[in-house]
Amino acid sequence: MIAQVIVDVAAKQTDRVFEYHVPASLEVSIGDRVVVPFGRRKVQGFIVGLTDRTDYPGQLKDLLLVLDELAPLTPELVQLSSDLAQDIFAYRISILKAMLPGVMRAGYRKLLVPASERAKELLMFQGDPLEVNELKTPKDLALARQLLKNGDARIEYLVENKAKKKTVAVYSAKLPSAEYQSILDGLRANAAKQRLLLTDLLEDRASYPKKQADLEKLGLAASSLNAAVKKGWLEKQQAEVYRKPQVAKPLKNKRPLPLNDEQEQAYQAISADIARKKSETFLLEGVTGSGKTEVYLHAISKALENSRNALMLVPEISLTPQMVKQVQARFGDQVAVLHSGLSEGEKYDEWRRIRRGEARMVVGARSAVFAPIANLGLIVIDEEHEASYKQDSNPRYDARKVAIWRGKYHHCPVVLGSATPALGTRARAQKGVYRLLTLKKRANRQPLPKVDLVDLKHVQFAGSQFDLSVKLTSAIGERLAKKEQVILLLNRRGFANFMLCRDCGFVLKCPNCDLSLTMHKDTGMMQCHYCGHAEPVPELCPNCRSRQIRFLGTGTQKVQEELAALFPQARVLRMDVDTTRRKGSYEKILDAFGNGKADILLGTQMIAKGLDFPNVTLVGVINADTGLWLPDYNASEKTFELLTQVAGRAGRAEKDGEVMIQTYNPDHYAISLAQKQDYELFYRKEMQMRHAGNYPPYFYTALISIASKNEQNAARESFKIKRRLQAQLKAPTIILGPAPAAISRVKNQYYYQILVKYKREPRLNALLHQIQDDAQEIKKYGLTVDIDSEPERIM
DNA sequence: AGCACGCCGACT
DNA sequence: GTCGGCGTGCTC
Repeated sequence: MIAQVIVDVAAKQTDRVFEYHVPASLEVSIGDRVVVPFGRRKVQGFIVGLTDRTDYPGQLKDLLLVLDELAPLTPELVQLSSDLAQDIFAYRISILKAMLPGVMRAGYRKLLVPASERAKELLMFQGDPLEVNELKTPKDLALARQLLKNGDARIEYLVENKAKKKTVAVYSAKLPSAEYQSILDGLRANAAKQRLLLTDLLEDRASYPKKQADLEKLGLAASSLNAAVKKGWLEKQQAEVYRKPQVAKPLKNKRPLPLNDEQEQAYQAISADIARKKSETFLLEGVTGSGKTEVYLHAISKALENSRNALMLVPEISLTPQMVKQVQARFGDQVAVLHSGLSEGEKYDEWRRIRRGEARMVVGARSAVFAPIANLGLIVIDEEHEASYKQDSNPRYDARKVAIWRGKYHHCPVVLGSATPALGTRARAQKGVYRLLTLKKRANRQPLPKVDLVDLKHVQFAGSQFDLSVKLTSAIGERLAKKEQVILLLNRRGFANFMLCRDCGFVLKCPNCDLSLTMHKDTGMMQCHYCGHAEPVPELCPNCRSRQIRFLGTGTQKVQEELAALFPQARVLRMDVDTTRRKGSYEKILDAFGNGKADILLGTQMIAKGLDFPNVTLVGVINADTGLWLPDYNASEKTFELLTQVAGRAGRAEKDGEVMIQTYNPDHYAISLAQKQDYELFYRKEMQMRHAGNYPPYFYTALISIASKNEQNAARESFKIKRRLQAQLKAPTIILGPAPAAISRVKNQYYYQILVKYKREPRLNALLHQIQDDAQEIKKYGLTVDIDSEPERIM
């Protein structure tokens, strides 16, 4: 038998199958994680095929080891990895690794070990095994070389399996009950512990083999148990246990809520597909509070009733303990949870429960789309518009697309749910590619909060800065006086500084692209990140000749200082990437705020989604425009989305909520329609803009990023790639750039990018693969080429 | 990727 | 002479 293996070496030249002979002593199957010899080394790999003939002219090497008792990859996932590799310009091995929990990534060690009796005596070999890569001093290196040359030492390559199972001691009953009875009868009066154990063995024999921890709870210390083992009453063994993530206090079993007629209709449509095993993608579009979750949960129940399993994806940010508890209350132990809050061991164990078929439902963030769950009857993606469903580093997979692939594979429906669907998703629903289900009514019958726009062009500012209007600060003051809480959002995405005129609201835009220009301090130029257009930083407003121009880029820290000056008595919690970098700090801040330990929560968009604090009655958006003029074609969409989401954060309970959005552009459709919470109108308007600008969903996009330590090299290569594309592609395909990336230098790497917009280019995929292959050649000069199909961000 | 081979200049 | 710098090619 011959195994086809993808080896754990991420490089173009090794991105293919290598074949190995399977020794008779090993039992293998497709999807196995194995150790194979590779050149002089040993590496981990995955079996993606089994065959009995080969075209390889040389001598096949033997497979060395199979690492898991159950192949970690199902045939489905093996197939998926192959299809995906074509699609997203990633090495197959990177995709395979992304599919599995982190602990299944091998660790590699390279050891210097003695090879002769003589060498074993040497001082250097007396301690821990010597890591070759740790040998640093010239003396050590020379000695090692010497030993290797003389055959007194050799190098040993190790593949380390980090996937460890947790075991606990368990004790099983060794003797028949009658015998325990007779021992008990003959026991000394003061042998209390022995009596306790024997009584338990007689009365609760069914509970054996019993965990040590459970016996200790009865009052039996380890010493008593050891003694019992010595006497032959018990046998001690190790048993595997799962590291279960702690759920504080499980909610009481939550009954399904009755559905209203809209919900019922949506549910019926999905449920019919589950029953007849039809693969179809639904878009469930429902205003905030319309009860999408209840529809999901009903549909999941339906799948489970039909003896099929379910997968539900949610944004990492909404995988709060509350949400998990809610799902667990409904579905109990059948649920496995996968998210970044778990330890590596917990993730591995939850994953293993899924792989073994012990969990019938999976809830998780993006990477859970690869959960090895069999027999899927339903896939749900909540908040499907979230950009985080697309991984923004290699492998750049889109969980939504993967979910649809899996839906086809399993012949089951996929439900994409959102109050503000991604434009492309909504457009596909319009075209009938997806089926549109709408929920227009709020299930909780609460009115939507009142949303006020504060036009910053004609307003007084409180304090010394131009961040907080008098109107907003007085509203904050009122809420603080009533001991209610306030959320302040600083919609700052990225770092971009754009030019804004304080007098007329003019924003300096690119003449070719209708996108704002970004200030580059280093070059003193305003640049367009799409087409490369650049012009000097202006001193006067180009529109009204005013001197009152500003370059905006307000930070949360600055606002926090201002708040401290204006409300010295208020307790302000700041939440942004800087304050949440540490693990668990996110939850900590939210808990503190939820428990009333602060009055104001100030944060970036991470506070906009999914939070539910009943005492919050005012949500303020400090500047709605910061995201609006970002040099991204979807800036309006993201702004609308964010404002609509954040508006839903106010007045969650019986208290009335108020939302105040500060903006210089109250008439911009993304802002005025967010105020009205009118998604449908926004959709139509934005589609017109996309049509006019030749952007998605009217065009597909692919972004090619070229990076190099040397700016000239990056630029030169970019132009070469552009010429190559131009030669092969023709209208209506549009090639933009190359232009320096928004952050043109990161870690001393210069970035250039080219955007390809196309409608139909059957040869593009092959061409891009070729461009990437050829980049491997240039890699010597430290040049890398990265391709992102359908990028979420083009900055 | 990472390892070896091979060729060339510069040290004990 | 040998050591080690880096370019080149290969890994079943």
